[in-house]
Amino acid sequence: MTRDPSDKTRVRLTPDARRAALEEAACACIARGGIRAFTVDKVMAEAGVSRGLILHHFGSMDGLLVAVYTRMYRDSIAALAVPRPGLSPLEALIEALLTPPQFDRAVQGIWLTLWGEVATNPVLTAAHRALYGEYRATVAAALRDEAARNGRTIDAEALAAAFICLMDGIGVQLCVEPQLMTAAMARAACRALLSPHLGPVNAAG
Amino acid sequence: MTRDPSDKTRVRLTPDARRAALEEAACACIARGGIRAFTVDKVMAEAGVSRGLILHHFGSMDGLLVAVYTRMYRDSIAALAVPRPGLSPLEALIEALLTPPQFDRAVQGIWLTLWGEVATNPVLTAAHRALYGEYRATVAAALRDEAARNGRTIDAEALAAAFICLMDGIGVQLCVEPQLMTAAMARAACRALLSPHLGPVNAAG
DNA sequence: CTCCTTGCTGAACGACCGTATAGTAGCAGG
DNA sequence: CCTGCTACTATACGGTCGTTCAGCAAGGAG
Repeated sequence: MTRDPSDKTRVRLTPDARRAALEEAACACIARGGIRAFTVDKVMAEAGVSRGLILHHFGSMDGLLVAVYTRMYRDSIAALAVPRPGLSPLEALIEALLTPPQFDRAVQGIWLTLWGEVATNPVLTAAHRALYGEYRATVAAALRDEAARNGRTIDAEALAAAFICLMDGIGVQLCVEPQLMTAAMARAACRALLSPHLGPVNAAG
Repeated sequence: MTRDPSDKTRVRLTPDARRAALEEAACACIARGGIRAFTVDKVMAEAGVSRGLILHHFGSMDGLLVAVYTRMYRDSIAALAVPRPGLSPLEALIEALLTPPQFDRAVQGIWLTLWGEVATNPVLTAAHRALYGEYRATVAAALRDEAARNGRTIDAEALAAAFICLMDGIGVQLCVEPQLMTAAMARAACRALLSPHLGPVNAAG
């Protein structure tokens, strides 16, 4: 991932490829040291490029941060919608959330950092507004589908909100108490929240 | 809170009073701009003191951050244990979590920032280790008490972990989607998680 | 081959970062 | 009054921050 700093040969990539590489390098920096490690110097060293390149492609560090946030959301929502054999859409969604790469301390640490920025950085707040509804809709749709399968009637929006809270909290715990928050404990918590509304949910894999 | 910068008269406080004032100023800065606003210049301006004073009392910025984290934990745990007339200890704990000053976007934003630092800053990780067990124990004790009142048998430690996850996630949501996360929605989520294990829990105030 | 677009470099800028330190002033004990 | 202690101020330091910009080089078009 990181190039030898003494290697002066230039590698010319397409804008999309270079942007992706810089976003990945930024994620690595954020995972390692939080938002205070999201600096021009550190990202450039991680990606093995020169100072100027970051702002050439993203205009500013805020621009790169928005790109990182968008990338995380896009990857995450796509992973949640992948069908799994033998599992309902909701079960597949839960399974995706509770196994790698989603259920991973580094990835959840990036989310934790980004949420903190969403709360205080207006540029990221604006980006969040545009992305968040899609995530809620994906979860709510899976819950509605599961309720229909089980012949139940639910307030899918409200349950989706509660479920998202629980998953966010599990992510926080995975960051601050990694040895306590096991996947098994997370599954049990999901079951405790959803079963009363949906009937027994197979969240055991 | 902030003194007039042109006021050159010195105000001499006891070390405890000055430390408390600096911790409060630091909280205000963190609430406003996250960990990137936790700087010597900003805290000193917020508190209306000179640069040197912060390091005179706390040794370093990490020292002040640990003091802020400790203060937040102490205040929070104390608030959760306050008895309320007509409510069981668990109900009082939930009520404290879902009403101001705990259920407040600024306060939860400080927590969100501190969790991010716990995940990446070794100094804060060490402080967290020493404090977190007490919080878990407080919640578990309230759950055990409620189960005994209702004649139920529960795994209090596991349920406490799930409950703490949910409350943490509610805090995150309050920060990133303040208009969606109402106290009523939070109460409903708590009820959904706890009632299957404890019987009907009065989390409606 | 030449030309031209553009991905990319690296030096430079002022601002701000955390920390160290010499000196000032408030206040208690005599 | 004087003296000692220490809360407190103010300045200075080297390092890092985000951003700007003039120029270099890679690769397709002609």
